[in-house]
Amino acid sequence: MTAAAVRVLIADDQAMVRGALAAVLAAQSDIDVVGEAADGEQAVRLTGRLHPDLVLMDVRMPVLDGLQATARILGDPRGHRPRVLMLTTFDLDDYVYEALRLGAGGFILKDATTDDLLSAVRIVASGDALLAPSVTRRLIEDFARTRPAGPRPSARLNALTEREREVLTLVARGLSNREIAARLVLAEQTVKTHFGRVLSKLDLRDRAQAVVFAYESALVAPGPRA
Amino acid sequence: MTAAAVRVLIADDQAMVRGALAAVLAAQSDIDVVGEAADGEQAVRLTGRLHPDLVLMDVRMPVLDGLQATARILGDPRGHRPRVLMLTTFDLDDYVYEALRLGAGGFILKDATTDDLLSAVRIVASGDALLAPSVTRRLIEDFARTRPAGPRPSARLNALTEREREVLTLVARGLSNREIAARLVLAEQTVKTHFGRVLSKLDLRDRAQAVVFAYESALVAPGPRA
DNA sequence: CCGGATTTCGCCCCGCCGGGCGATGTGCCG
DNA sequence: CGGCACATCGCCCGGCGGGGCGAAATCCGG
Repeated sequence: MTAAAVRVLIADDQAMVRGALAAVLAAQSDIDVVGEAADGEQAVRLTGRLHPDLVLMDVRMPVLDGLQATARILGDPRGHRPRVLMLTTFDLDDYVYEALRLGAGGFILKDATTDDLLSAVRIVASGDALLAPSVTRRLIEDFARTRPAGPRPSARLNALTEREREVLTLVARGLSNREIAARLVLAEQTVKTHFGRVLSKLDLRDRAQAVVFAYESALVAPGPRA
Repeated sequence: MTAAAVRVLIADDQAMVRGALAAVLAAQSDIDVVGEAADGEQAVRLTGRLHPDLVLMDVRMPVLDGLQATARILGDPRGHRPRVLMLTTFDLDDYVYEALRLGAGGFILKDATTDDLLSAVRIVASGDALLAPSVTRRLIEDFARTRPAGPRPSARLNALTEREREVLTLVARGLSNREIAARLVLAEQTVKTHFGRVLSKLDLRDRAQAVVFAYESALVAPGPRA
């Protein structure tokens, strides 16, 4: 499955670094360096023209920094969306989080070895993600902090029958009993019975608390919606 | 900086796998294999006795699986807390998330190369974290989904006055109008007025939908609360 | 100093919600 | 076959929630 070589665009303001990266990458048979940019604006422009598979993007650059450039590139819905591998000297939290929000596929430090860089390029180009270990660590800590327990409220969720969970899920979407009845093809009274049991089993008072419970127990999760 | 060798405990129910891992790790000068466990219970017991620096833990094991064993080991507040590197054949979401919640430092697939394994052991032992690329990818996606924008505050939230936001926040915690009035030292009618405006401004029908909105707009977030 | 925004509160109305009690049918298990 | 859990629906009712209408008091900016 020797596919075509990965087309890479290098964006770094330091010519020496840029040269070194280009040399290392170009030496690989499965990697083609299709262009180099000295600032974020050039990176955006060249991405639009060369449509590389991956942009190796330094965070700190003049004119337009790596984050803004990434935002422009990945934020354009009609354009070509390459993978972006962020490159930085320090692993500052804000940069990491912002880059991840923007959709960057990876984040590696400049003190990484040549082998690390090459494997990072290949991995990110393939659609997977790669972070520097110390970065991953913070991401995990944050993850663990955000989603503390596992079987905490879930345990109580198991006390519900399938139908009851189904009703609760719809309640958690903001539907009224009548709307739920219509959607499930049931009598409104039946929905009330099911939901009444839900409130009783979970020791909740009203639907507002039920919605809270649904979110807290991850039965439903926040996400981009209308 | 040649510190003492990393003391590793191997936990895997398949003797052959266990042997292979032990052989690979023991061949390294900076790694000592101090023990082997064939199931989760043994892993917990041996960890308490040998206090290794790192436990290489298979997810699927008899008696007590890797997740439960990890929970026991890391959940014990008084005991010794080693790093835990999870090992699995498949990268199932549930396993990953649960392991991360429990505090596992890393997660690698059994199809990783020997070099990957060794670097994973060294990285996790040093306190950093490491995940298989495909796992990292999902973690990032989840992260991006949970924390959508940077300057998040839903535009519509800005249409609310300070007091209205305050009331909405309490509604989103499951409080009734009466309870909110008591907490804010107001008449119940006042709370109804404020909340009525909230529903009107945000084009919502009832408090259930308001709770949904609060979570979706990140006015409140899922997490541990009193 | 006047007008708009905000906060506060009262009264009335009625619809939906939540709870209690009962009933029927179905499938499963010992 | 006799329970048991689950799903389905009905009736009744008290209360909280949501909406309309009005009205003070405060603050702030033009």
